[in-house]
Amino acid sequence: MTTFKYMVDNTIDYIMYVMEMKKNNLENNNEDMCEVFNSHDDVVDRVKERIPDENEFDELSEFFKIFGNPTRLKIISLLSIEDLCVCDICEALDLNQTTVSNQLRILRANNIVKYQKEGKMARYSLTDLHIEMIYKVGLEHILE
Amino acid sequence: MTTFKYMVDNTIDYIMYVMEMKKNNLENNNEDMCEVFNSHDDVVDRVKERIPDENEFDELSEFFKIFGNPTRLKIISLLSIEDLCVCDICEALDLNQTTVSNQLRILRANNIVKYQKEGKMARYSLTDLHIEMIYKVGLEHILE
DNA sequence: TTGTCATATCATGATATTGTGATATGTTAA
DNA sequence: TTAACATATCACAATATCATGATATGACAA
Repeated sequence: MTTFKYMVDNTIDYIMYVMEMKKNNLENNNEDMCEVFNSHDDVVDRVKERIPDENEFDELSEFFKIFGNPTRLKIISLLSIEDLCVCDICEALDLNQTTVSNQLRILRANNIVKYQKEGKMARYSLTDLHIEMIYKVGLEHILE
Repeated sequence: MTTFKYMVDNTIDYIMYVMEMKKNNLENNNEDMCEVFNSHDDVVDRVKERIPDENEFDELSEFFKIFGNPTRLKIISLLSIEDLCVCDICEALDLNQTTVSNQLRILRANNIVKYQKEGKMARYSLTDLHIEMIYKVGLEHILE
């Protein structure tokens, strides 16, 4: 539950922060506009300071790459409803076992799902709520 | 501002819903467990009903694929700080113009950035807050 | 006009990712 | 043991994606 609590707090904090930022932006939009947009060097320097470094972009893109495949998304979608074993995933999605197993390996390697052995079965679940959030916000975006 | 308001309401609603769900799950975990996990056909049927259909997974995976490239993520990261023209993006990221322009085309085609012509310049910005949210939650996940 | 600057498009070789058949591992039951 | 089942790994042909050089477009200034 700690991960979940942490996640919620952070997300709400973030939303609040963005709301604040956007509001300020709307208020003093007009006078800032010209000054800011004319000196490109300033803009570039200012913005460069605030972005993460190279490695983090590489890591993050590897992470998002995982969401860029329909089979993996289907698995994520299923696991966001309920924890499932491999054979149930195969059946629910009508996919062959090799395909599912392969994609689960990729999902595991990228810390998106975890699993628990129960006899000869393996029960898979999502690692944490970030995954569910990202999936859900993405879905919200394309349905808009 | 309507998009933003809509987004925030939805996200918070979703977080509340998940909190509720998880809590209920914890409460009657033990008696449900066996019943649910033994009849796999039930599980499969139940879960199949609740997932989106084929096309939506394809569309969603195309959308997420865009986040799976460090150059595009860098651009998204920049634009989450401030709207920028193409040459500023090139300079801030030390990338050649063709690369940036190509990636902007992909971002545009996938409704992730929008732009506004100002003379011979094009000022780019993120389409909406979903993009910022997904980027931010992803970053939070890998930094955990 | 003509030149220059900001940006966009096209074509392409190098590289990465996909689903799947063949096969291996590991667990339970007979 | 042996067989059956659930899952994992390996290898590979088909396909997709990347960054970039060459080139085009379109706006402004001279």
